[in-house]
Amino acid sequence: MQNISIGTIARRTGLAVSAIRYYDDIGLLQSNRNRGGHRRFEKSQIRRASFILAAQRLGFSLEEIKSALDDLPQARTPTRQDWTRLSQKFRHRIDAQIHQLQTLRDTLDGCIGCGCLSLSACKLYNPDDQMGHDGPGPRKLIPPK
Amino acid sequence: MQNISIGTIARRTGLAVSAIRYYDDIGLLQSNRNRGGHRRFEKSQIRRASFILAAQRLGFSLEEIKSALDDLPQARTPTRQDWTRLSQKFRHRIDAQIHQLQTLRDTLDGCIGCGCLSLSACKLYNPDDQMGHDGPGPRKLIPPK
DNA sequence: ATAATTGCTCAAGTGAACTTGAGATCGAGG
DNA sequence: CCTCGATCTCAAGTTCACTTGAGCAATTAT
Repeated sequence: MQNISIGTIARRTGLAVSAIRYYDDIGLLQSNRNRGGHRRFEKSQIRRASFILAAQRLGFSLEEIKSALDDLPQARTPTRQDWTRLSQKFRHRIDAQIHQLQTLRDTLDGCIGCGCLSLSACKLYNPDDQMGHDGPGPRKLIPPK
Repeated sequence: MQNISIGTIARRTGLAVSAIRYYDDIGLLQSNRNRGGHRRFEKSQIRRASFILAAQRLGFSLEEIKSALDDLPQARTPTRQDWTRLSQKFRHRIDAQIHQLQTLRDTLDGCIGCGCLSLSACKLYNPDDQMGHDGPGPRKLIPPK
C-alpha cells in the first residue's frame, strides 16, 4: 500500500532507474501508475529487486529468476515465510555451485600431476560431455545445471 | 610442426568451427595458412583451445584468457611446465570463487534466521558495496574479483 | 509561482561471444 | 579427372541485460 517512486527503489537497491524500468517492462517487478503516469511501487518490490540482484550474482538469468519469483503469492504481499522458502532453494543452488567448483579444482589437481592438459578426454575440459551448445549469444558461465 | 585442420581442432575440443575461426581472428589461437588459404594449426593449439574452454567455465572473459595465455612463450611450443604454472594460477582463481560462494552462503544462512532480506543494508545484497556498474551489456556473473 | 528535479516513452545503441548465410574455392577419395 | 565435403571470406544477425538520448510531462523544493 505504500507508494514509492522509482528513484527510491533505485536508491534502496543500487539498481539504475533504467534497469528498474526494464524489469518492470518484462514483468520482473510490478508497479501501478499514479494519475500523472508515474510508476508507484509497493515496498515489497524493494525486497523483490534485491532478490533479483542476489540471484544474478549466483548466475541465474532473469528468465530463471522470474520463474523462481513466480513461486511467491501474487494475491498478497509475501510473508517472511514465503521468502525463507525461496531463500532455502537458493542455498541449495549455492551448495551445488560450490560443489561443482570443488570437483573442478580436484580434477585440475589431478591434471597438474598427470600433465594431461592436452587430452580431450580430460574431465576438466569435458566436465559434462555437453560441449555443443544451443545457439548464438554469449556462453553461460556456469551452465544452468 | 604438425599441421592439423580446423575441423580436427573442432572435433578434438568440441568447439564449433565458427568459434575457432573467431578465436583465430581475435588472436586467441594461432594458425598459418597453406597454399590454398586454409588454416593449419599446430597440435599445441588444441591444448590452448581446451584451456580457453576451461577458463570460460570459471568466468574468465576471452580478454582475460588472452592475457593469461600471453604468459606462455610464443617462441617455442609450451612445455608441460609452462602449462602447470598457468594451471596453478587457475587453481587460485577457483579457490577464490569457492570462497566467495561460501561467504554468500553463510550470509544467506544469517538472513534466513534474521529475516533481513528486505534491508538494503544486508550483506547478501550489497556484497561489495560496489553496486553501481560500468556500462551497458550483461552484468558479469561473479565480478572479476 | 517558478525552478529544479524526477519521471515518462520510444527507438536505437552497446558489448560479449559467437552463429548464420551467401557465394566461392580447396583438397581427399574413387 | 571429377565430385563431394571441408574450408574460405565477409557482412549481417542473435541473445542478454541493459543504457542512452530526445523530447516532453509531473513533482517537489523554495
